[in-house]
Amino acid sequence: MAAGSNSLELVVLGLLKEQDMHGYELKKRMTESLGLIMHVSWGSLYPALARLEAKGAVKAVEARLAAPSVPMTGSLGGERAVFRSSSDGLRGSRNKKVYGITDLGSALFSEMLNNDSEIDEKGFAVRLAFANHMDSKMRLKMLNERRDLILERVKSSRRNIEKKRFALEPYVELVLEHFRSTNSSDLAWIEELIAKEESSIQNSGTDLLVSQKIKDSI
Amino acid sequence: MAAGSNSLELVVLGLLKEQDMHGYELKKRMTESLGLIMHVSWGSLYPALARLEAKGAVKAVEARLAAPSVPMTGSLGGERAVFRSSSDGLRGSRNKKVYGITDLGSALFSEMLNNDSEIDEKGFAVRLAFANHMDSKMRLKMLNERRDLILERVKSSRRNIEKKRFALEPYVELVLEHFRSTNSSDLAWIEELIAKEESSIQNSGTDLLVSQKIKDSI
DNA sequence: TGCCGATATATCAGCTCGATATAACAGAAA
DNA sequence: TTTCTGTTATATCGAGCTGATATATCGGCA
Repeated sequence: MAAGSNSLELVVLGLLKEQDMHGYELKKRMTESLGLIMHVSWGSLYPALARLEAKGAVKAVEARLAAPSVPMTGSLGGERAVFRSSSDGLRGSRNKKVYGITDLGSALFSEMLNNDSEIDEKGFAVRLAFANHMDSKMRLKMLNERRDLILERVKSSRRNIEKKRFALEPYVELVLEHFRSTNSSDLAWIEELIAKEESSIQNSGTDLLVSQKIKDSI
Repeated sequence: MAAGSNSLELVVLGLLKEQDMHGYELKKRMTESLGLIMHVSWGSLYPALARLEAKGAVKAVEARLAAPSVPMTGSLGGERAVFRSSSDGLRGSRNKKVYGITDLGSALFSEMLNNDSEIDEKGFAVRLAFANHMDSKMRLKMLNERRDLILERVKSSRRNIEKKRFALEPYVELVLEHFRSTNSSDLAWIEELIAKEESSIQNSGTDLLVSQKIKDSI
């Protein structure tokens, strides 16, 4: 019922905030620009869109007529085909269904972005990727929560290992050591971000990374 | 039907190879020693055990009578209670069901460990954690596959970003940069492991990390 | 004695993955 | 022209995972 920490819906809304898109385009965009961060399958993308549509967060809109997908040749047949077999009047050529974000969807996006916590690795990365839609205070809060979580995780692991009621197999120790090292550099990175964020708050309220144009839509 | 890359079953079998355990104990052990690497919930652990039991890879055994869970006080009531309400004769005190690995389970473990590929981050870490049950050649193969996969992923991301048919939001670039850096250190780590493995193969067939005792059970 | 926290198993709805099916269309080849 | 192949596009399925919750049992303690 509650939003939960659904990073997929967050990403979909975040991308639709930039531009109307259909499912295939969304997935392409995700794997192209966020491919290192997350991965999405058809089996979760289309149900997610259906969910968001049912909630009223997105709605089908008329297909954009501008440059469908690198047409190369200028045959204008596409434009005519857009309004072909439209049972609902909104299916474009190739049966495309283009989605746009609604005001409710925008509100939901902000809510998920700002109010979700207890998020995992992927959820954090996704939230941070859209952090230009937060204000400085919120970014700082998120970064601090993440720092504490990693810190606690590493400490807990160290505590458990040092109890050593069992013999660790040699490769387990190898892997753990690497994970600890990864966590350390994650930690250093986050603390760097926190420092930047704090200094940018002190130097008047101007954000370093957020342009004024985007800021007003927070 | 085929094994697929089920890292949970692999871990369960790997841990049961060391010692008979019941579900609760398995989870505790996992979060304590492998907590940084993976996480398991009740909703997946018990069904996994049931699956493995159905396959004949594990089977319920008599509860071990030695030190149930740090008893502290030497009240010997526990031992008597072990054979209490046994509808199947194998339920210990507190309704415990202790599992042991079968020969078939051992074979399945080796099969999953050696034949799975196309595995994700977590799957790789888990496999590596049990790499002392592989031979040098297999370890090398796994490490090489992983290196190629990461390499390809990073290159693919770079290719897609450089096409830049869309403007990346500032924080997305920030996150991507960090992920690339993480991938780089993962890569360096893996190449280090490969180098070690190769040199250990050259220096006669002796493995550096695998003790002779474990080796014979490969 | 009653209460609390740890032990122990189990189940549920909702979500995700990987695979697969289906179809429209574009461009090249035949 | 027709056929063939690859890309675009949506949809669905089984099976597995997660977080939450339910239900007991037992040890220690006041």
